[in-house]
Amino acid sequence: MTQPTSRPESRTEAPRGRHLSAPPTPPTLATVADEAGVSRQTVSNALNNPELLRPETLVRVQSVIERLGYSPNRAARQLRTRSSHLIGLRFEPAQEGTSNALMDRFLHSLTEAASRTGHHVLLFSGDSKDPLDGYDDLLRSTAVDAFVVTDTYAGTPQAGFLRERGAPFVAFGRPWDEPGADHAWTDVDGAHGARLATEHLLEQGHRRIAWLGWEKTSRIGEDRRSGWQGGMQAAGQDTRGLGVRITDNVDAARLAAHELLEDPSVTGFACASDTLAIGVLHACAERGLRPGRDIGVVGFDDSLAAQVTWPGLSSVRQPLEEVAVELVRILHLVLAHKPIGDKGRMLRPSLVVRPSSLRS
Amino acid sequence: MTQPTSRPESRTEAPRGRHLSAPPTPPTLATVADEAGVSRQTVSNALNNPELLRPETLVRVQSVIERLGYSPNRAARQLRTRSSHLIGLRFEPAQEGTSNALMDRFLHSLTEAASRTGHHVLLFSGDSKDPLDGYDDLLRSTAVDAFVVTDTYAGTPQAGFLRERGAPFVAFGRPWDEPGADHAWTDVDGAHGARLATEHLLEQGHRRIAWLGWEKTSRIGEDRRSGWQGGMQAAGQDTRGLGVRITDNVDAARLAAHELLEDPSVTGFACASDTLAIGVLHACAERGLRPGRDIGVVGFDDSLAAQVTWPGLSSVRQPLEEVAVELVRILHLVLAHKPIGDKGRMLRPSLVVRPSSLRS
DNA sequence: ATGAAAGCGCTAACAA
DNA sequence: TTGTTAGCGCTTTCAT
Repeated sequence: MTQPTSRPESRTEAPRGRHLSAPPTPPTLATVADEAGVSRQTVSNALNNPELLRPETLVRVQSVIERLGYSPNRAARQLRTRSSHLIGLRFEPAQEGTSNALMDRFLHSLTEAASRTGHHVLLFSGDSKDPLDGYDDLLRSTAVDAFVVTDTYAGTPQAGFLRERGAPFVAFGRPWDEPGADHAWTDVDGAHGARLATEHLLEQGHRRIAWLGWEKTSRIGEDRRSGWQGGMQAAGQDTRGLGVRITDNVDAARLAAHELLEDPSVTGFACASDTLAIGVLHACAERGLRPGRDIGVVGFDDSLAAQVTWPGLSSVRQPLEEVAVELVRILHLVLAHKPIGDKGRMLRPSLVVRPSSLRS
Repeated sequence: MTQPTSRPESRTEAPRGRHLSAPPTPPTLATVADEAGVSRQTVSNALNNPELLRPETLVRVQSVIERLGYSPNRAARQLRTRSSHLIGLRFEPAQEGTSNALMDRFLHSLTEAASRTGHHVLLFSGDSKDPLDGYDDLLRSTAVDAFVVTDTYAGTPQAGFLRERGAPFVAFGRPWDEPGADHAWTDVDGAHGARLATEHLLEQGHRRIAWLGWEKTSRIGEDRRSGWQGGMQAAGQDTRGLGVRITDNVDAARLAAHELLEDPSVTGFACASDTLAIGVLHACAERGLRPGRDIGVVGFDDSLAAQVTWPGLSSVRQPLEEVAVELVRILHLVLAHKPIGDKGRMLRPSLVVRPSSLRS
C-alpha cells in the first residue's frame, strides 16, 4: 500500500476481460499517459485546456490519442463534472388519425442541433396520465443536464414542476397563461402563420374566407384563429359566421365545410391543421368543386399528408430546424447560468404554396 | 489522513452548492446510509440485492430512500458497473415527400419497451454521407450499452462494423445478403404483407391485380413484390405485365397506374408504399374511377397519409410495437452474453382495410 | 508547463 | 447479515 492512488503498471498490457467475446476495454487516460510518457493530468489538459501545454507536448499527446482511438469515458467525466451532456425529452406518440407528424422532423432537428455542441438527446416515456412521470427519476439520478419540454399549452404542469425543482429546461411552446413563468422558451407564431394563409387567399382573389379551427379550449388553436381574424379585418372583410370550431379530424372538417359551402360566396378555407384542410378537400370533391380553381384551401404544419394529397395542399410550415437550434442555444445559456436576453423568442412560420390554393 | 476513503462527517449537513440558484445536490448513498444508520454498502444492497438484507433493515433503509427521494447517481453506477442502460439509435430524418412516417411510431414503441427494463434511448445523428459516423464515438466513450440499427438493407455496413468492434447490437431489418452475418435481428415479413393485400383484393373479386413497387435494387421492395407474385400464382393468376417498378413518389405511381388502367381488366393495385397507392388514387380520380367500387387499392405502412386520404386507403400495417418489444428482448440476451435461440425473428404485418379496397 | 493527490458516487470482493 | 476496502476514469486543486 505504498501508492494508494497510482495505477498498477500492468494496466496497459493486461486486458481484464472475462468473456473472450466481450468487446475490448477501450483505452483510458492512463493508457494514453503511459504511452505518451506524461502524467494523466497532462492528457486531460490536452483535451480540455490544450493552451496549457507546450505545443510539442500537445502534439505528442494528441498523436497518441489519435493512434489509440482514445475517447474519454463519459461516465467518469460525468461523475466528475456533474454534467452528462444529455438532454432529456419526453416522447409522446403522435396521435393516430391526425396528420401531426411534426415530432419526427423536430426530433431530428434537435438531435442535430444538440450534437453540434456535443450533446445527445435522451428519450424517455412516461405514464400518459401523469404529465410529470419520468422527469423526476432522471433528475434525481442526475442522468440529464436539462430537459426540452414540448407541450407547454395551458394547463401542463411540467414547467412549474421543473422550475420548482431547480431543473434546467427550455420549452418549445410559450407559457400560455402561467403568471409566474420566467423560463426560457421558443415558439412558433401561429397567428402569423394563419395570417400568411389568409393573406395569400385574399391575394388569390378570395374574399369570404372561412376558418376551420379547434375547440376554444385550445390556446394554440385560438392563437392561430386570431391570425385569420386579423388578416380578414385588415382587408375589411367581415368574419361573422365564417369561423368554425371543431375537433381535429377529417370527417368533422368535411361536414363543417359542406355547411359553409352552402353559401356560394365562401370560396376560401384557412385551417388550423392539415387534417382539417384535407376534410375540406373531401367536401370539395363531393360537391364537384375543384380546389385551387373554385376553392382555395390552406392547411397547417406541412405534414407528409399535405405533400401527397391531391392536388397538393398548401400549408403553413413551422421552422422546426430553427426552433431546435434556438432551443439548444438558450439551453447553453441556462446551463451556464448566464442571463438570457429575452426569456422567449417567437419564430415565424412560412407558407408552402401548392395547387390547392392557386387559382391559375 | 487517517481514514483515506471514509466520507467526511459533514457530508450530510453541508450542501456545497456555489450557485444559490443551482439545483440542490441530490442525496447520495452516503446520505441514506447515515440517515438509516447503516453502511453505504447495505444501502447499495437494499437497492440491488434486497434479499441479502434482514427484512427489518430493508424496510428501514427503504423508508429513508423514500423519504429522501434518493435515486442512485447514474454516472457513478455506470462507471462502476460499466453499463449505462442507454441504447443508442442513429436517427435519420424521414424523407420529405414520401409518406414514410414510421420512425415516429417505432421510436415511441422502442422508448416504451426500453423503459420497461430500465433503459433509455439515446438519439444521435451522423453525417448522412457516412453511415458509420457517430457509432464509434459512443462506443469508445462507453456511452451506450448497445445499439439498435434500423437500416440494414443490402449494402449498409453498420452491422459488419459493429460486429467487428465487438459492440452489442440488434437490428431492425434482416441481413439481406451478408454472408457472415450472425447478429440478432427482427424484421417484418414484407412478402407476407403484400400477400395479405393481394389475397384481400382477390377476395374482393379482383383478378388482374397490378403491383406497384420500387426499383429492383431495393431488397425490401423485391421481397414485398414476391408476396404479391406468390398470392397471384396461388390463385392461378398470371402476373405478366402487371408488375411495375418505379421510384417512390406519387407522380410516378399516378403515371404508371394510368398506363395499367388502359387495360380495363386491371382492377386491383397492391403497392409497396402508401405513397405509391396514393398515386393510384389520383389516377383513379382523373379517370373518374371510384376506388373501392371500381378499383381496389392497397398501400403499405399504414401511414398517417393513408388514414386521412379519401376514401380511406387500405394498407399493410407493420407491427412496430412488437418489433420494439422483441428488439429489447433480444438486446437483453445479447448484453447478458446469453445464447439467442434464433438469430432472427420475422414478425407478421396485418392488413388495415378501408374503403379503397372494399367493393360494398 | 507538468505532476501528485484527492475524490466525484457507486458496487465488487472480501472480511467480520 | 453487515461493514470495510479498493477502485471504476476522470477533473479539480494545489504543488513544483
